[in-house]
Formats: sequence, structure tokens, C-alpha cells
Amino acid sequence: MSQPIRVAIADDHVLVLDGMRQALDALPDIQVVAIATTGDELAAVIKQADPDVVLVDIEMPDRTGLAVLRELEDPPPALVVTMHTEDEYRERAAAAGAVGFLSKATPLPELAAAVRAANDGVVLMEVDNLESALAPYREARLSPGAESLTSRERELLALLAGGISGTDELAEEMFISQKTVKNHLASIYEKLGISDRAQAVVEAMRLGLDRPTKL
Amino acid sequence: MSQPIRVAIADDHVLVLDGMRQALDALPDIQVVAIATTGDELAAVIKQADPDVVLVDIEMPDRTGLAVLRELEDPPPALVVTMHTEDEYRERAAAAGAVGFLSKATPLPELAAAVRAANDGVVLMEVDNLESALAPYREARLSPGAESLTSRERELLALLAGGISGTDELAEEMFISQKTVKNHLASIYEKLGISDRAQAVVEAMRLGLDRPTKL
DNA sequence: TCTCAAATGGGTCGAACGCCCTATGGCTCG
DNA sequence: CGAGCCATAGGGCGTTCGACCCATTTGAGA
Repeated sequence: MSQPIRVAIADDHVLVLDGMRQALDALPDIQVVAIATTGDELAAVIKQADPDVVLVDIEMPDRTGLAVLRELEDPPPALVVTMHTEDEYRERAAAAGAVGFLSKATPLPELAAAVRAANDGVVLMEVDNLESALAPYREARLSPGAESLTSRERELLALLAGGISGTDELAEEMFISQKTVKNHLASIYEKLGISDRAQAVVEAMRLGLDRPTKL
Repeated sequence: MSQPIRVAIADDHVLVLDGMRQALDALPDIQVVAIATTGDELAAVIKQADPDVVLVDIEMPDRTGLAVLRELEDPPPALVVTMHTEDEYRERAAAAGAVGFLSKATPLPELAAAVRAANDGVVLMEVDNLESALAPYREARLSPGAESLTSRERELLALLAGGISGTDELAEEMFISQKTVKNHLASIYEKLGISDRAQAVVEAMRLGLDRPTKL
């Protein structure tokens, strides 16, 4: 894996929808490529954006999310996110081919882990011990661009994004000489295709390196 | 007004809670200072963080959000955000002293506008034409730090945050001489208490100047 | 064991940057 | 009608930055 996971979200409550979008988009390895507030929209949007994973609420105007999924020939793995935790709903979700069933009371890191697992082909539906099944997926993967950077280079970028821009301050903060700071910066520039610290900050933000890897 | 609006959010669905937090925090003039998943937590958190506006869901474990508000002596203005749009709930919210009643299907800009209105003392509950009542609050206000900047300085910062860091490129982009670019940068540095372009990018991001003012 | 990447450090040099000063034209506000 | 701010522009100067050259040590992998 190297590309971010492309996710589509469907929920008729715009606030919830927007919220999940913001939250997931903030993760460096997940990208929300499509949103929908109705079943019809969802169907259209899946065809158009071809997401890797789909998050659907059960109750929506016109067709339910589940119905839409059933109609597709080659549906992406779908996680059902709902307020209703009753077994009846769970069974309906399973019948429709959902690979996971999550409550809206699920904490965000759990949701993110579930998305990563679903993208890997894991069927959470049949898992008895959810905790351990998700364990390998808890931590945010690095975004594609960040993978080529070494750990020390990432440290440096994080400091830069924190507002420490001077060579000597950076050197002091990392317990190395000013020369080494410049060397690290040079290789960062080359790897990211940029040429100065201001652009480095921009990239650091974009790659999510300004905050710790796990939420 | 000059300080960001301090908001507390209560909702027992963590996903919804986290989502709204992310979404609202992304706005430069709104700051989420407290979150709670139960009525008890909400009560504690309001006392401790003293928010300007409170967002509550109606149904929560133990005490409902409304009950909590009723018990406070000097409660901050509260907006009820719920899935249930029935009049019965609306009336219960009004009875508990809520100043606004919003569906979770409300689009995010609308919610933000409602928060700003509530912070201004507007009682949306009694308004017949919600659209026009919120109109003055639709646009995101500038964050405190950004207010001291002139429009040209903000333009420059936006370009910087977009990855254009060279003096000559900036000059070309803004149709001015390189010298003027440096002059603007110098006054930005002074106003924001920083000293180079890398820090300027960090501040631009923090102040939300990297994206257009309205959502 | 041999190789290669990562992390550390050094030097030089030209270009860019940040900081100081001045100046002019336009605009708004008492 | 000045006072003040904004946008524009220039000169000079010292410091920093980034580019290109290099070397050493360590640890992981072939």
C-alpha cells in the first residue's frame, strides 16, 4: 500500500457527514473522495469516484444505503455506521454484504482502524474479538510522500511545522550540529521536490507530519 | 468581538461529537474548548471551561443535556442539535431555555452561523425567518490575529501557504515589485511576532488564511 | 563479509533573505 | 486641511540559506 485509502461516506444527517469527512480527511492515509446524503446519490457517486471503502448509514431517504450496495455488481467493502445497535440491524447489514457494523458511539480511532482493516479485505462482521482484530490497524499509516523520508527527517519537519525555523534552534532541539540540520534539510528538499523551509512547512502540513502519527 | 468563540459540545455519539469538533475547530473564529458524552460530564465541563456557547444533543445517558442546563444558575446560550425534528422536542428544548433548535441534517455553515448568532445573544428560537436572521452570521469572521493584517498582507500569506515562497514569484503573482513583497512581509513579521517565511506559513495555517474565508 | 543507506560532521560560495532607512501617491477621518 | 494608514518602490548591509563538494561511523541486509 502506498496510496491513501479512498473513502465514500453516506449519511442523511449533513452535520454527521461533514464531521466524519473532516475527521477522516485529517488522517494522512485516508482520503474522503465522495459524500452522499441519499441512496441515489450514493449509487451515482460510487460509480463515479470508485472508492476503496464505503461508509453508510442505514436509514436514508429513498433507498437505504444497504439496498444500494446490493445492487452493485462489484461493490467496495462497506462499513455500516448507525445509531441503532440492535441485533436486528446488525443482521440486516450482514445480509446486505457489509463487512463491518459500527455504532456512532464508536471513537474515531476505532473507525479509522476499521476503515484500514476493511481496505485490507478483513471482514469484521465475523470477528468475535474486535479489539485484537483491529489492533494492527490502530496506528495511522504514513502518507505516501512521507514514506520516503527517514525518521530523523520527519522529526525535523515536525519541528519546522511547529514554528522552529532557525538552523541553530533546530540543531539545539535535535542535539546535532547546524551542519547536519542543513544536510537533512537538503535531502528533504530533494525527496519532496521543494527548495526552502517555507515550502517544507506547507508539505509537512499536507502530509500530516505536524501532529503525532496516531490520533 | 475579537476573541474566538469558545464552544462546548455534548453528544453521546462519539463519532458525531468528534466530527463536529473537527469541523468547528477548523473555523478560525470558533474554538471547541470542551466536549462531553454524558450529562454529568457536560455539567462538570461547563463549570470548568466556561464556554460562550453550548451545543447539546437531547438524548444522552444519565441526565439529558437540557436537564443540565436548567440546573445552572447562569447558563451560556445553548443550541440543541438533534435528530428529532418533531415539535414536541422543539418545545421541550424551548422550555429548558435553549436559544436555538437545529437538526443534525443542518449543513455545517448553518451551524456555524447559528453559533455566531447565539454568541451575539440572538434567540433563534423565536425567529420566524431563520434564513434572514442568520444571514449576517454566514461568513466566518477573521481570527483575532488576522484582524491586524491588511488585505494585501493576507493575500501574501495565502500565497505563501500555497507553497509560493520565492520573492520574485510572489511579486509576479501579486503584480508588484519584489521590494514591495519584502515590505509587506516585514510588516507581517512585526504584527505576528515572527521573523521568517517558514513561521509565516505556520501562522497562516493556524489563522485559517490558507483557505477562503467562508466555508 | 561486503555493501549500502542513514546519521553525523566539515568547508566554500553565491544568492536570497531580513532589517534598517527614506519616499510618494491615494485614501479616510476628524 | 492636516494626520495617519496603506500600498507602492528603492538603496544598503549584514546574516542566513541552499547548493555542491567532501568524510566518518554505524547498523541492517544481501
